[in-house]
Amino acid sequence: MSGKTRLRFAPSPTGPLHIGGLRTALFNFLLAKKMNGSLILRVEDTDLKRKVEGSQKFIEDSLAWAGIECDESPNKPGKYGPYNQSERREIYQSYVDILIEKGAAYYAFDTKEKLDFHRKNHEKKGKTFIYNAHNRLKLRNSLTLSKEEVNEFIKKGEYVVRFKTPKEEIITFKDEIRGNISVSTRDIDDKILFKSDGMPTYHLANVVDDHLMEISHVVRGEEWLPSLALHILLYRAFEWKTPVFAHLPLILKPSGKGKLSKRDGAKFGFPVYPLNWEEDDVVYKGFKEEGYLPDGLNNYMVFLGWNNDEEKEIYSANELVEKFDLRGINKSGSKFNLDKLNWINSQHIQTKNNNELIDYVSGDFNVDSSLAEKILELIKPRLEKLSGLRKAFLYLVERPRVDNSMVEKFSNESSIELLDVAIESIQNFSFTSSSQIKEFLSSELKSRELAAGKVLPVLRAGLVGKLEGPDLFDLMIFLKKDEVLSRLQAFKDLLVQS
RNA sequence: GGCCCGUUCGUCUAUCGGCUAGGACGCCAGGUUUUCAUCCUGGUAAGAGGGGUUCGAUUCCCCUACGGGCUACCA
Repeated sequence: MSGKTRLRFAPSPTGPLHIGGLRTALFNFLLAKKMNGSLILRVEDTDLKRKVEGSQKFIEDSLAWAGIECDESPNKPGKYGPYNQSERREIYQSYVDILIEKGAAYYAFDTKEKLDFHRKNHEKKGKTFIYNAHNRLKLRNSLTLSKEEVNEFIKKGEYVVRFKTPKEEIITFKDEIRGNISVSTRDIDDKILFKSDGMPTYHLANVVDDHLMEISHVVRGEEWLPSLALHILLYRAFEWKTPVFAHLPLILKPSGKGKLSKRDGAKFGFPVYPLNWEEDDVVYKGFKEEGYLPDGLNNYMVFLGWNNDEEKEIYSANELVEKFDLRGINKSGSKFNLDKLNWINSQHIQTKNNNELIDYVSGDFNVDSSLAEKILELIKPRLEKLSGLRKAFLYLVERPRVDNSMVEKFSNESSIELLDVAIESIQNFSFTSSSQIKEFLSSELKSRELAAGKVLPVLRAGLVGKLEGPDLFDLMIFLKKDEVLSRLQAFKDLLVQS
């Protein structure tokens, strides 16, 4: 043991990484950085049947987008590889053998049907079927069958290896977040460690790899807490030192019940994946494509289940590393809240320099970068997300379709008169800067004893098509005199007609 | 059903026995900006319930309720 701090993120490539997983990765990353340690990406692909094409790449791309850098991974192997568990088959085999030699594990040959029968049967009686000390001697395994029979099964490869859970013992262990937890071995299954397809299950692979890769801190989702007792028992059987454990609370649905899942994105109108994911001709939206900044998303997710005592809530990536610690992690699950994410994202957008945002704008509007920069100047303070920009601010590049409500509101004599005055004034003025227009129009209106508060909304309606948008004078400079006049004229015609 | 974990405003959370329970998002109301957004100020709103322990419980213990997770030759 080098004694170095080493953390790992160990996803399973059974589909796209979702934000719960991304947050787990983030916590590991932050902790690794904070403690000057390493982050290892280990891909837990021991279930060949559930492997989904492209999901490993999706995981890697997602981490890269989020700025979560791994020091060792399948693509960047260190000396602890391979980093795909499917390539470590022989390693697990040898460790299973050790366990069997020690008498800490045994071969089992029960059929799936038989086990299912027992489970159902117990359930009917209101009991739970647990394969362990109280009944393992009544089942088909190397503890009950003759040596010949056992060898026969093994030769045919029709066997699994089960862990021999100690009888009647209270296992006490520590979770950094929750403190001491005790579980009776009476409630622990003789879990399968090695499957008949020659691959290990999670429990074995995980413990072996964490040990071999010298992982010092295991930080993972709360769904693993019930298995921790088994894992502790495994470490004990191997006579290995246990790492520090921390089980993260889960991210829950915004409403209703349960943890956040794949379909919730469509249901609640926000992404659940970092990046777009296509499956069966359906594209599940990603946070990236929906216009969230990695810094914004990370900032939000860190505070979903973690808190320092400070009132400040907006942190840069570097500040997060500096501030993060295990102690501030909460115990209970938290509901995903889009409003808060949007707010945090908007705060991050404001802190970015234009050149960091310009690509989003030019891409969305499909305009060159100099025009994009002007547009950005105009809309930046009101941005929550960096997507759907063209749609939301179409009037910047195209003549707006004026809302009927605007026509109704302003189709009266006084509004038309005001519009007339404005058009006439603007015609006689050369556009230079927004402050000059402001000054000019203001004195113009004053001399005619007209209230600016009355005039400006009419102009806005004419230029934007509705009563929202950027500062009116900035907008005029952006649109330029000819366009301003023609929009106002068109609006006036519309009002006169109706 | 069994086992494990949890429970403070609608949501995310602060409080390590002394609380007029603080902050943020959202919402509402005012203000600044002669327009919009930003921004500023204020308001709204919480300790699941019942027992203990204690001079004193949101904080510690127990029970109940509720929520979450696990209960596969899935991770």
